[in-house]
Amino acid sequence: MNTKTDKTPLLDEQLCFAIYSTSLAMSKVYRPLLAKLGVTYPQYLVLMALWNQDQVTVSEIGSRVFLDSATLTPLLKRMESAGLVERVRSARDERQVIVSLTPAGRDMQKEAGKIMSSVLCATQCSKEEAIALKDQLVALRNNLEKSIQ
Amino acid sequence: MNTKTDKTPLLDEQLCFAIYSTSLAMSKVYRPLLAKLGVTYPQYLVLMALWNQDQVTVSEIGSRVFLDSATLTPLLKRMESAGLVERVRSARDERQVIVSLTPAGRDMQKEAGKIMSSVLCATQCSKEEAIALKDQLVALRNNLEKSIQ
DNA sequence: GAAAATTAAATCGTTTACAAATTAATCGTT
DNA sequence: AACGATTAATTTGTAAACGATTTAATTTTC
Repeated sequence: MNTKTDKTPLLDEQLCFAIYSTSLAMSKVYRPLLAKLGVTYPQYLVLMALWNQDQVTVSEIGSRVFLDSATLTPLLKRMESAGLVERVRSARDERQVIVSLTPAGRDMQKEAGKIMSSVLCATQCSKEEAIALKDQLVALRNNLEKSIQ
Repeated sequence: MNTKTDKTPLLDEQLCFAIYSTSLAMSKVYRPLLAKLGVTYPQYLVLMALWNQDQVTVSEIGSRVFLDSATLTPLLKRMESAGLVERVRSARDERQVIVSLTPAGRDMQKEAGKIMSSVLCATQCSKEEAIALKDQLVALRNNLEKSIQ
């Protein structure tokens, strides 16, 4: 039995659960939009990272999207099979793999604007509200990253 | 090449990426704390849902944590193997499975308070800031859920 | 009251995440 | 130059997520 005086942590009072469930909801909004392009949300993040600058190592991508090589290696192989990126071992340092966009991967940027506005619409946020919330989350993420070694 | 006049969507400007990466960072903070109890973060969410009220169906848990039976069935089986919950098919309606806490699952609530305060500390947020951010995310999640059918 | 529709879980296949271990290349120190 | 330490990526194993399908039970409709 549960009373108002006990200390049961309520799901709906948890910031962590709000973040977690909102992240899943966001993925569900993106999924059908990205499916038309044949990519998943994490793949789309990698594309965004590469549109900004490509010809970068797996680790460099990892530091941009906060994922490690154990996640990225298979993901990048799938993107390579799909013809979106190229993976070439660096001649200067044979440990590194340099990832670059194919023309198909680069062309997808043209569709990105439409997707972004669809999602902004689904959020029902103004651009200002979205930016303000983003800034708070980035600050929180920075604090959390500090406490992870 | 990237200039200030092009329309490259920048990762660091995206609300969705801020949510996604903060959610992963939050999981990384929780992981070692929950590992001591032998549970994962989604399992911890299910425990929280059940501490509030147990003897509920898989769907009821799903509606509380925003996950479907395809995710929950295997997760609950793992929790059952770990001795945290019991799964019994309902006699009244044989389609349903009623999930309840074992004493071990219920006892874990005692540790939850410590974990919550560790995580709040890692966020570097005051309780008021955490609540305010949570409320904004819940509002966003509600908007996103509306646009998912 | 039998057939059709709906509902609840479970199953299947694919794709993340990530700890831990492995492989291979480079660096640093002597 | 040589060998131990470090680094980059990959591999392995486990656990989510979830669309799509399946199975079985209940409800609705005729």
